[in-house]
Amino acid sequence: MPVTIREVAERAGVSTMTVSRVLNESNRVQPETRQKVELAIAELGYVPNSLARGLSSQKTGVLALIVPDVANPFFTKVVRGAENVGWRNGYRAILCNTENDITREEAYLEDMLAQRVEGLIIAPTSDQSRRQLNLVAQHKVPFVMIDRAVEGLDNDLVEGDNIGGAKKLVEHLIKLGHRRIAMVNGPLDISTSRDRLKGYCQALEAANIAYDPELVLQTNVDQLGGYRAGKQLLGFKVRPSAVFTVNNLTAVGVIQVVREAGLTIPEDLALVCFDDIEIASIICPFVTVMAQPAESFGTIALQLLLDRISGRAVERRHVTLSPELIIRESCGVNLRNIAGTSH
Amino acid sequence: MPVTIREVAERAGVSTMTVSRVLNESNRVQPETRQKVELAIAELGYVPNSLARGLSSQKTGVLALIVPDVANPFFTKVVRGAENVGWRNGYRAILCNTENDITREEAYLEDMLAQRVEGLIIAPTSDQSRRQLNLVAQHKVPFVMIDRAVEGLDNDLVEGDNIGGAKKLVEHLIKLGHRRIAMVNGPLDISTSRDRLKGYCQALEAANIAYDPELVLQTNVDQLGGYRAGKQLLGFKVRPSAVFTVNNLTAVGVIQVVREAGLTIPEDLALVCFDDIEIASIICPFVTVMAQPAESFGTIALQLLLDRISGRAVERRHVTLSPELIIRESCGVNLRNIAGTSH
DNA sequence: CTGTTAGCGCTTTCAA
DNA sequence: TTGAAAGCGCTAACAG
Repeated sequence: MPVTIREVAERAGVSTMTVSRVLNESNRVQPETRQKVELAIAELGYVPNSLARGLSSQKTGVLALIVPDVANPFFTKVVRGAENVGWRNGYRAILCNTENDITREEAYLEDMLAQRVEGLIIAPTSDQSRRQLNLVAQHKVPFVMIDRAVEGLDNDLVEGDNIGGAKKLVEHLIKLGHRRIAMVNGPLDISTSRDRLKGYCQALEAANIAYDPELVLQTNVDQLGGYRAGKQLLGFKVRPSAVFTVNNLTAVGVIQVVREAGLTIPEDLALVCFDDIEIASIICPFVTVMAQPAESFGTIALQLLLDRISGRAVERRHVTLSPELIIRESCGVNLRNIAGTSH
Repeated sequence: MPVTIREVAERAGVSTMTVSRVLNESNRVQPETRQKVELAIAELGYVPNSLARGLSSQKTGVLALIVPDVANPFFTKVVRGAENVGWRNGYRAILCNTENDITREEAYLEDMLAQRVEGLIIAPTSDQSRRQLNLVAQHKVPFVMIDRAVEGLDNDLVEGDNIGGAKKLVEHLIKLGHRRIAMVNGPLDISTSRDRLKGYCQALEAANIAYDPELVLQTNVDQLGGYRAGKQLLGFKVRPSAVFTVNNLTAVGVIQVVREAGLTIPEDLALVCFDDIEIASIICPFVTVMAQPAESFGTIALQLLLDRISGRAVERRHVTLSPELIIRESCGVNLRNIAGTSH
């Protein structure tokens, strides 16, 4: 049994209320009294029970960060940004990794409600998250969505310019001469998949390239998903000359397949993707990407959340962050002959 | 104000205890009664308050995972492994990112005690973690150390074979003809730094190469640390022909410097490091590494922790996991001329 | 199988 | 500036 406030009080010869006041930095305590209490706390190694504290005060000082994949460098940076801002404002953050699994997300969400977190930031797995997020709203727990919007949910949102970013990426490929351009997309119940597909289509249309549904593959937004889509891609009768993947991890999967097939990027297949591939790009600056300011996603979202918690915010806020095109080698920028090739 | 157990009880026409029994899966409830209660719960959207639950039952079902850097792929995988095992056993995990900062670690540790977590897994920032971990032990909260040992602390530990791994890595360089081999090491109050240095020394000694203290640089175990050390390295009058870096992130920093200097790996400087560089190695399998089974670190540590929590374990357990040498290009395996070069 | 009572450790509210 | 009483929402322990 850990030390309780009562034992501290007895040792210091005061009431529990006085100890409580010392703990909560109330200045309505005489310096000498405070000293006695602090001594007792130190001697007993007392650590206040935050369950009791939260139960009694209805405040936990805890926020939740819910992301689909901590292993994705994009989310890792988001988390870092959010956590730092939270920390500076006296909040602790519980990090929940849903692994893109709606069941797990729902369980975490309910868990966080049960833990009485004061607010949460979530990159939802998909539009399916709506139901559980409505429950969160119903419980009056403020939340900010990040990276992915959820259809039918009008809460605070921080996202990237997915349509514009995708469009520029594909335009870049077109400018280099590519015309048969595939897209490895994610499930369409994820807003980023929908929007990046839109950008892809807009770029094609602007260049008068007919949209070919066969060239748009749908898969999971992780490395394995990319790997599988890549297999399909290489199996095409007339192989595309370039591919745009919906994010960094799917790009890695595609690259893996291409390498295993003994083919070369960009000679056999040019490739561009959304989101940077951090560390890899330092070791070999190879993949042309549309990089997003991930850390800002986190810091801004957390700021919005704090505003909500404190009741400062009133209407819904929607922040769109611009991505940046980083041209490297994988798009075949230095190549002459990039016509579609058959095999 | 959220719905409480009392309101559910009233609506269902039973006592709070019956509701509690339904919540806790006790089968000592008649099916019909259970149905009434479940209906009431659903209708009211009731979510039990886990603060109250934890306070009353002295069990929170929460574990803490404390790591120095979630952005490091090694720890990301550790976390994933641990979290999955925890989840399967009905535990939720709070992930704490200390950013290699002892102050932050101490704050988190105290926080976790306050939250009454049932146990924790920690990759300590350094030997300085001892003080606060003693506090944890004093509070009878079981913990398992991971990756890094803390001097003077005899708790459960899951670590890699750092001496052996480092030795093999350096032996490999020696086998390729390198004799002037630098090491970019971390602070010596981190056990992995000490052990990997030992392995480095043993390899040199076995090959009758004199130990040159000037060749061993000390820096932070992140990318920036590697970057700084790399600068120093390139400034040497007689540049080493190869370098062994203490981990993956420092390697990335060194590679960055070398590239910026217009030099080439392994021609101008061969490089090997501890820990794999996951994603990068798929895109371009370049760096020769001593890869560790990161996910197993997490799963095993969590298993040990569960044993402790349930009181199954008695004596201290120390698990050592073997790393695996993955030979790629950065060590200059295919090169002929690798003598030390001056510039 | 169900209910009553007491209390987990703290803070709120009110009083001195 | 300090303290006493009450209660936050739940469950342990007992009783029926």
